[in-house]
Amino acid sequence: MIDIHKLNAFVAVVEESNISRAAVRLNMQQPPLTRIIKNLEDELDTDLLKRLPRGVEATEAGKALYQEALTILAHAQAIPKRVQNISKAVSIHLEEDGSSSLIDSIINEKNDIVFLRKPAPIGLGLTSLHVLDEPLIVALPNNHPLTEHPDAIQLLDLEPYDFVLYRRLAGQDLLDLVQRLFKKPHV
Amino acid sequence: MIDIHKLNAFVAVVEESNISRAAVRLNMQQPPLTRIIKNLEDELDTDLLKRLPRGVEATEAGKALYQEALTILAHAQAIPKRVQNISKAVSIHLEEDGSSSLIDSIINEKNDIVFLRKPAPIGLGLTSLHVLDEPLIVALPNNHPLTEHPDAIQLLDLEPYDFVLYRRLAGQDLLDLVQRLFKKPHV
DNA sequence: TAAAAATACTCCATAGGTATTTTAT
DNA sequence: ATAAAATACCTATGGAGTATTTTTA
Repeated sequence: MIDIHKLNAFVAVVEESNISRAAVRLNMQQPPLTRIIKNLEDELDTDLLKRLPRGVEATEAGKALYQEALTILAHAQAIPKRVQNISKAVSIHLEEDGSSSLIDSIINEKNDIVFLRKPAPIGLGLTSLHVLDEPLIVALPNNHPLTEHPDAIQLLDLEPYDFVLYRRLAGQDLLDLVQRLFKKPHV
Repeated sequence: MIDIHKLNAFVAVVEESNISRAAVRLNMQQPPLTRIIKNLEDELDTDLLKRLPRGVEATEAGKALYQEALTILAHAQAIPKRVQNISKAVSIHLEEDGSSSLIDSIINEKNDIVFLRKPAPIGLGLTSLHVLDEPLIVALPNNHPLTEHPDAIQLLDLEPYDFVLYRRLAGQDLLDLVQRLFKKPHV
């Protein structure tokens, strides 16, 4: 059976049009990469590359394989996040802290989501979404699933995720507010 | 990166709910299969199976991986035919012969398509499609792409494939007929 | 003829096998 | 007590590296 390692190698070769350059990109030497390609050609019983004096060029069959490979590689690369989102996003966790250390906790992947009061020192690699007219925002990584629908986000959407609460609201206990919004928080 | 070999092993384990039985199905021993699963769990940093006294059961994360794996494996398994259909179906070949040896040539994968006159001795593993009101039919393997639209088939659809011509029409040269239908046949 | 691919060899990592122990009800 | 998974240890296949030759416009 075709394996992903070989597909990845083939993609690099097609994109570089040059086995030696592709080898550099893959952090390996040219001869083993040449063998991987030959292996694919043997396995598929088909010429995948035209050998030219200054590199290589995909045949029609090679172009078809290239497209298939891109699809499969995209799927395969998405697997870890998909699987982990299921097993990891199960507990709600309430803590209070200052903005800076809360943002650090996102960067360090200690938490998935934190609540901050505007204006907040959101920086590179982080996205903030408006949640309430209360001075309360959510900071989460750019690639977090919830960033797909930034306008439709509701507090209840956050229930499956760990988050960190930013201080108490002046004159009102935000912990209590969130505990009312989420029926069964694990504080 | 996740590799297909491991995904295939994991699928077998989930479907058998039992590592030992899955090992039999995969023609290998139980310990290396156990290690492959452990490998996946380490790589994904997630428990994929619940260990029970009489076998195993996929966790939620395991079920998610199982679905992803099925998709990827289906793609991967389809690759050889897709690639080969492109590189192999490029020449048209005209020959004349008797029905039996023509059908043998399909079974032996020497030809992709043959023309026969009705009634023809089409048997197991072969499909016949009506092409013309002339006593001329096409015989091709059941899994051939063209069987997907048996009613819409046109002679020109056959141009990309090798085929074998069945005798000459009485009173008319079928070779000439086909040569007129296909602009540039390679006889 | 010059850049890049293919070959010949060597070595090592890791996937797989065998024998045995541990686990869970 | 029993079936199945995990562990320990060994073996071997094949994937990767180095040095060199061959190919192609």
